[in-house]
Amino acid sequence: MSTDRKVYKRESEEARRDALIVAAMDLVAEGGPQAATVRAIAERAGVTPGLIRHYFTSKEELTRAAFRRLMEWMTRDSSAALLSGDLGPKARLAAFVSASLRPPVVDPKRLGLWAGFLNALRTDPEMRDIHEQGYRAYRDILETLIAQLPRKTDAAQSRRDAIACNGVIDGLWLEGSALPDGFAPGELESIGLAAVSAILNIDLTGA
Amino acid sequence: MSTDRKVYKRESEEARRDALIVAAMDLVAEGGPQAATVRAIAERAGVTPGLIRHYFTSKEELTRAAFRRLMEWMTRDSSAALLSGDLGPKARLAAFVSASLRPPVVDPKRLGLWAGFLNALRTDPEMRDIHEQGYRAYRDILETLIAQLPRKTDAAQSRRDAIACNGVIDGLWLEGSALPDGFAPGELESIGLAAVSAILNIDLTGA
DNA sequence: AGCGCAATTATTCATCTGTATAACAGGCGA
DNA sequence: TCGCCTGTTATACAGATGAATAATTGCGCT
Repeated sequence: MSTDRKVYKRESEEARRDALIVAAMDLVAEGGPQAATVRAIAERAGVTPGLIRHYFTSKEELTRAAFRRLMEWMTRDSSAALLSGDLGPKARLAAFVSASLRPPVVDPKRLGLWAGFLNALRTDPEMRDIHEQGYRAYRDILETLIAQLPRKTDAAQSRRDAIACNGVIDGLWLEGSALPDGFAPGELESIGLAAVSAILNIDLTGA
Repeated sequence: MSTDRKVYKRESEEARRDALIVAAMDLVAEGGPQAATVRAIAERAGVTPGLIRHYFTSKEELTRAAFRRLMEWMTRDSSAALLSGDLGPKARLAAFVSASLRPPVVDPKRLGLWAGFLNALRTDPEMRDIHEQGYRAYRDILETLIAQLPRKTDAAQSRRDAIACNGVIDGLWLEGSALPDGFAPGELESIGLAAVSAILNIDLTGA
């Protein structure tokens, strides 16, 4: 009996790249970078290992693509609510904070994914660029939302406020993702809104 | 010419375990878990790979020892100032917050180290125990410090306050460690104290 | 229907990883 | 000074890993 080859279906380049990226993200999220081997990625994507190098010049490049997508997801999911309605400044900031503190942003797998990529930032300059860009985008949105609030402050205080608010949001995201069963549904959002309100000295809880 | 063996010196068990643990921590911090191979660890510790299995039954156990030490460091460094003097409640909390937001707690290598271990928490139950224990210790200290403040609140609000303060601290720690050049010296501490003050509605900046 | 190209698979390779076992030698006790 | 215990090194091994190359086959085209 001849060892029969795997039957396969030709897919579009986009579909294949996507499947490989998603597979890599899942594996990093679940088991760290060490779990995302070319063979494991290929198996999860339903292809054979060689195909990875057909779409990405190296595994490193696939890793970068996966990290790029994570960064896109983070800002997209946090700012999704902003685009839809024409909310007031307070409601806009409240929506942003709230979205940042509930699934799918708050999610153990996202935290694991983010952590899995973190160490690579020190090594790979291109990864650092991707991170820098994503981080700036997020923080710029937050600073803009804060600046649009009806209250008087100077530029220096504005910067400090943005850093502090960014801090609470990041920290609560961290805790909520690390201890998914440690908080009641909606508790993180509620605490986050209260904290941001206190820091900015403006009531967001009613928005 | 006979290939000459490495000349070596016998060391105490404690010294050797220590050197191996430190070497493992450094490598994880610098290059992630993947960089902490038995050979790399041994080389950095100045010994040969086989010695690792003489002091640890497996590499996994060395990893656990390293993580345990990281957790010890985190709480120790944050709460060091508490033991020394007999400060008032406000000054104690301020010292704790401040210590959590400056080196050596805020440090890119510590963040990388922490991130490098994070994914293992999902896989290894023993690692999860170590983490749970360390996290509880930290948060208990914070809750106690907050509870001792001269102000009136109920238990439910106290919990929310502790979570929020823990959030700011963690978040600012994260940002300061991820972008070591993004903040002026003392800026994080100052912002953290102001934010915690706002959240708890009590002035800590003068303490 | 069938040609031809590129998408996909199969195989191979050099290297690295954790572990196991054997050989050696540093230094303490007599 | 000299055994001898055990800390330490050296060697070996099976499996995994990323990459490279060769072999096939799906399928759009005419």
